[in-house]
Amino acid sequence: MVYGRTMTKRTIGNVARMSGLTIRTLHHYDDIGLLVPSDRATNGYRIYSESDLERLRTILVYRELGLGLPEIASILDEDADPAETLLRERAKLTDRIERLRGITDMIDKAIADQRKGRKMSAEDALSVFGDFDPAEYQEEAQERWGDTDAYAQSTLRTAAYTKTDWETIKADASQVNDLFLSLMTEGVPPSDPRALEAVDTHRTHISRWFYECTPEIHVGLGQMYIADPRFTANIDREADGLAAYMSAAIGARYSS
Amino acid sequence: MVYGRTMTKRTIGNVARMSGLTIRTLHHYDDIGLLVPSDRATNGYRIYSESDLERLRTILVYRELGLGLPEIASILDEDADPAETLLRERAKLTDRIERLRGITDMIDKAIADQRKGRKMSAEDALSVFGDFDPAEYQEEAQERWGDTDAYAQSTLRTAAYTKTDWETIKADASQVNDLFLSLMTEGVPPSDPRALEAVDTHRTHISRWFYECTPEIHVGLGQMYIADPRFTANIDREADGLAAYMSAAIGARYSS
DNA sequence: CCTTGACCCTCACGTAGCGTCATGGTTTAT
DNA sequence: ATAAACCATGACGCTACGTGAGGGTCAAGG
Repeated sequence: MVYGRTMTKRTIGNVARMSGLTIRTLHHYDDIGLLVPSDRATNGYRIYSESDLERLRTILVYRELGLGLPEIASILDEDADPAETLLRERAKLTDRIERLRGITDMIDKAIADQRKGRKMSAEDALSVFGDFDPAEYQEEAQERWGDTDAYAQSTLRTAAYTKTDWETIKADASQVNDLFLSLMTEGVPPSDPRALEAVDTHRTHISRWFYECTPEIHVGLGQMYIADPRFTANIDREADGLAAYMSAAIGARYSS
Repeated sequence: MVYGRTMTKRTIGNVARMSGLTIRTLHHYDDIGLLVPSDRATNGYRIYSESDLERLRTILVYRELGLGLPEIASILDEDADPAETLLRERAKLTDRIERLRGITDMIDKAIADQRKGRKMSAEDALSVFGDFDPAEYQEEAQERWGDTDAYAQSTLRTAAYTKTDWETIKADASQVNDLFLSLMTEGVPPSDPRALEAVDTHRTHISRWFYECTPEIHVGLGQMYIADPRFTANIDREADGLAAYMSAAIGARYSS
């Protein structure tokens, strides 16, 4: 067998070894039509030409970038714009990174909780929240929501929060509140896009720290902001009418 | 049907709604034995007790943390240590985050290449450094700095860097360079506080990726930027005179 | 009594990207 | 001639369910 520079026909095992893939992978690419060898020997063996290899190299690059095989196929067949596809993929990846980061944070907390067995005491929480006691709020919450998933999540998560966590949460929360506050003082109506965006920020905040706040739950929360004097008072401490404003914005956000 | 506080038996739809899951999911958990309802009605309906719900809540928390169902099962059946499992999971996640970060960088580069009209080739993907070969650079570095502490650190660290690491480093480096570049093109003098701040960023970058860059070393490096044509050429590839500008800024930063 | 609608059940196929046999033909070296 | 490589085509397995198909159960209404 001549192994010279003119050798342009390679068998599948040959290709597999030089590309670091397995034969099964090449079989698969053949099956789905992503890389169909341009020739077959009389005995049925797959024969890969030089241009097949080029195509394979391109496939590998895009695969490395995280694209799915169908997407790669549509790029190679020029049915799709590479840049656009890559941009979409990039967006998905950054989302995943964010989510994973959040998850690792939660795992850190869960581990710390597990190890130390130390739970956030009501005292610690109080020192951060001032006169608004989240523990007390939780009792009420349990009555209202019973043993819903949201409540369970909230309990489990908040149990793992340390004092500094609460400080972070509080800072985070007041940022969200300030967002609403500035909008309100500017006279922006609650139905304004900016206010609706703030609603989303608010929901994200809750989901991040307490429980997965679904739109339904969020609506209920918004109603409670004006129905429950404890909530109203706590929010209006920052500015009169803020609770009503937030509630209105939340209502507007989800009114189809 | 009484919907009071004593209701301890729930049907599958009931459970599904309050947990935000689908019925199929609960069927699945039953199938794989992760959550087998403790009772069945005479008609075959699944009956979930209160303790079933507790188990479900725990499942959901661990699922939220990214664990697989088999792992969750082994934790719940106390065949595995939760903390250990979580730690392993966390390690996997950080790995994935690192890889994803590298991939997004590659995508950025691929998109940039695409925009410039260049085609994605395997070569491009593999050699992010273009014609500046860090290995070659290191040989020279050893001659110059011999066995200094800085050089040892650099070797040790860079030896451990993966391809994606280098990509991150390059992206990071070009950010720093762009900082200097924009200042230079704006006509900001090297002695301007903004330029001095950029010098600190630069030093941090080096300390972060290569070795602890003391002010002394930094000064030496700055001098080399104009003394060594290889450095000069590599930097000035971005813009003519950038090496000189950076060198001047570094000099200004440490002139007491 | 029959229908309607809201529940519930059990299969069982489909997903992405191959890994991993199972079973068998072809070629080359000994 | 036989073993060692190499090739082929199925076909099932893996996650965590989604999505029907096809069919019981149960209460309310006509």
